[in-house]
Amino acid sequence: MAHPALAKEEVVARLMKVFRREGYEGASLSRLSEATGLGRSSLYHHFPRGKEDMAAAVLDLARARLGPLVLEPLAGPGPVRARLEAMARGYAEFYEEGHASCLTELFGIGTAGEQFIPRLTQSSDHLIGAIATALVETGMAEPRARQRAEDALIAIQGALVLSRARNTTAPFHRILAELPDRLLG
Amino acid sequence: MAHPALAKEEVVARLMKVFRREGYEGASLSRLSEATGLGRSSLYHHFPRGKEDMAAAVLDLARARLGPLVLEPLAGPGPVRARLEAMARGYAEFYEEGHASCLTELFGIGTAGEQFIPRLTQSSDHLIGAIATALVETGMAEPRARQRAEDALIAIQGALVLSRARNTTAPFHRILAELPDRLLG
DNA sequence: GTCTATAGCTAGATAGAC
DNA sequence: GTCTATCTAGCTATAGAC
Repeated sequence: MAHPALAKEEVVARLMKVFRREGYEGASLSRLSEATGLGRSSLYHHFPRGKEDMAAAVLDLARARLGPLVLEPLAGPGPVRARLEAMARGYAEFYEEGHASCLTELFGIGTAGEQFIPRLTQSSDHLIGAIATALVETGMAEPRARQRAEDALIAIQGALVLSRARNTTAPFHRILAELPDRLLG
Repeated sequence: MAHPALAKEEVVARLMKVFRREGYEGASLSRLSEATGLGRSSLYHHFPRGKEDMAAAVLDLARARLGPLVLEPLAGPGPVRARLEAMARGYAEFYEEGHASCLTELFGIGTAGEQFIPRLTQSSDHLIGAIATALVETGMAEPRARQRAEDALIAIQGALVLSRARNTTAPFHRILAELPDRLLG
């Protein structure tokens, strides 16, 4: 049959799982093939430049997921504090309650990861912009809002790192719980 | 000649450079051999279990460097604020002014990195303990001191991550500059 | 669009001479 | 302690049938 075994989005979701578990360098075509149920050649049919293209698709999917989980709650109606709390819940879900690594760790490490830096920059731009916009709504001055937004990303990513180093998700959950207060000052 | 071409510490320092540039998975024996000037077999003579042992030696060297750069300034005499400033300078040097990745990113990613988690846990334990001890000296309650110390590590590691994602060391330097004030409240 | 088969290479690791 | 030479396994990637 010439029919797709899986919807492309489902394929990419399965690739994401492998990259999250193994990192970009550690994810081998064998594992990626096994996880998707697609043979090597089928993977190359969908992703002509191989692992590179698969990683790019995974980063695109990550960005797509951050929309409903983080960006939309931030932009949506309601009081700013409630929106920041919704954002924190979105982050918790996106990072699998603190068990996942942040994307920069997975894709931005080493010379092989340099090609993905522009995508990571773009994602952090969007997130910082969205948080800052919400803070400005409360009357906060733009520069301070942007700095606090940057601090939020720093705290989230740092908490993920420490959570892995210490084998507990406690730092991640603590930081998320504190996030609205930290942002609103 | 049966003489060492390089002192072992110099060999490990060169290995560290490669691991910092490529990450654990990305660092190949070819690169490690090239960087040290030692053939594959010589590397296996010094590190019988190969890359695994090299990484362990690099993590030991990192810990040794954190002593004089971070732990000793924290413990040493003088007012606590001055010691925290010295610690921040030590961190800046250790992380090459923000151009290096944090060790958890380099060695803690993926299934291959799991074996190094205990070492990373131990390092973070020491650092949190040392910072908290300094804060307690100022009269701060122990639990708050430990939490602030944890926040400091989170901020430093998060800033390193964001600095790489955004291709600028500005977040890293900003966080270090703010560190004493954040810790002392 | 998927498969089997395999090319071609580089990885990590070892043997044994000096 | 270092070297040259080499092994095996795994890797990414491709060819071509269905």
